[in-house]
Parts: sequence; structure tokens; C-alpha cells
Amino acid sequence: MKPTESELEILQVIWKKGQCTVRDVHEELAKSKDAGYTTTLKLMQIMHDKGMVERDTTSKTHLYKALVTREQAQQTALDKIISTVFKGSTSDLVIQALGHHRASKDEIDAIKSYLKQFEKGD
Amino acid sequence: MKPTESELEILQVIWKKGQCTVRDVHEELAKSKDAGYTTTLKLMQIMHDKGMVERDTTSKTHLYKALVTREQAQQTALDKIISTVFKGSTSDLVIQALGHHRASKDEIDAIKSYLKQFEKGD
DNA sequence: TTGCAAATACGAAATCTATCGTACATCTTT
DNA sequence: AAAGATGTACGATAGATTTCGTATTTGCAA
Repeated sequence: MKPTESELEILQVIWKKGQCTVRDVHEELAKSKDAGYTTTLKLMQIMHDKGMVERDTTSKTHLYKALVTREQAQQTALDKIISTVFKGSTSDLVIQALGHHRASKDEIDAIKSYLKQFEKGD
Repeated sequence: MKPTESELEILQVIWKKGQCTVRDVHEELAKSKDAGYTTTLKLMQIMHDKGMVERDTTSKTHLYKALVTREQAQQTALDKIISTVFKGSTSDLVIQALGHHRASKDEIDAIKSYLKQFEKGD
């Protein structure tokens, strides 16, 4: 349910590529991290045991796909930090996010139009 | 730098009360958690070793204060999830947050006025 | 078909986190 | 001043996570 730090790193690669071999993932991670191939392999096997990914073992080289969606992981992550560091306040989070992570004009427009549409629903 | 899960629970209490004894923190945590007093004590000592809190040891019962501010923890947490699950996109995070964590009218107003003020600065 | 390269399987060590028990120190109360 | 209560110090354990080494399997090429 709640991916660990390393599991998230791996999921990121799978989310981006859609479908991955262990080597795909490992080489991507190797750019920023320094761990052995079997480490990545083992982690992906564990993730499979946990049901976070599925794999096609038809051929020798297995193909992994994510079962946890990025949206699910986003939601889990948001829930956690909103409750632990934002006192449960979504608006605090939004304001803090906008304040420090300089959003582009386009992003701000996206948010504003989202807010408009959101208001109508009320 | 990056508080663990338990450390965050403790920081939350200290942030709220401003200054705490171990017992203060422990009794607050006891409401939702079931761990012994010395566990809380040990964690707070570790936090002190890490420089996350300072303490006044003048009297027998030590007084702890946070050295990590809530804002810093919020920023660290945001940075992490924006990069790990939101592809670096702040607006994705904001929209996801607003979409799932039903914000109140007041909160939305707060965000809108923030956006207005934010635009002026551009 | 034999052997090499690349992949998987998996046990085990190394960390890190959280938890607790016990020893020791310090107040308070009588 | 002694006893009990309350506090801190700290080693040790349990569990989770990450890492790696080695054994085994599989496919391909000479």
C-alpha cells in the first residue's frame, strides 16, 4: 500500500516508461544512485510480492508494470503530509506549495480555472 | 534534516505547545498511540542528538523546543513528494490536493486571494 | 552442443527505526 | 534523612528496508 523510498524511485521509472525490465529501471536509477543490479532486482521482486507491480515472465527477461497508479501514490503521499505537517489544512499546503515552488504562469492559470470549475460544483 | 515518522509525531506536539517536557509529549501521543514513556524519551534524545530540538537541562525535568520549524518540515515534505510522485509539477500537486481534500469555502477564498496577490508580484 | 553472457532466485549482512527494560539520578514528602 | 515517585541515560532487541554475493537458470552464438 505505502511504497517505501526505494520503491517510489522504481515506480517513477515504471510510470514514465510504462513497462520495464529490471535493467531498464536499474540503468535509469544508476544515473543518480549507486547501487548494484541485484539490489534493483531484489526490490522489484519484493514489490511484486507485495502486489505493487505485476510482471510478465513469459520470456527470460521479465517485464514489469505498475499496479499502483501514480494518482494513488500521490493521494497517499498527500494524505500523509497534510496530516503530519500541515495540521490537516489543505489550503496551508496549497499556499506553501505555491509560495516556494515558483509556478509558471500556465500552471497558475490551470489552478485558477480549476478553482472556478470547482466552485460551480458547490 | 529529514524527520522520521515518529519524529514528526513528536514535532507536531512541540510545535503546538511551543515548549514541552517529555511527559507533555508522551501524554499527547498516548491519546492515539500505545508506546511506553521511555520510548518517547529515547526518541526525543535521539532528536536532540540530531539537532532537531534543543533542550534546557537546568532542572531535572528537561524542556524541549523545536529547532526545525514547521515551515521547514513542510518545505522538505513538499519538495520530496513533488519530485517523487508529482513529476516536479507544483500545479499537479495543487490540483490533486484540491480535488481530493474537499476544501472549505474559506480555504478556497484564501487560496484565491493568495493567487491574486501572487500575480501582482509578477 | 558447448560455453559464455545475461537474467533470476534467494539467503544473509548491514542499516535504520522504534521499542522497551533496567540502572541510576533527582526531587518531594513525611 | 529515608522512601517513594518521577526523571534521564542507555544498552539491547525486534522489525523493516536496503544492499549485496552467490547459485542457478536461460538463451544465444561460435
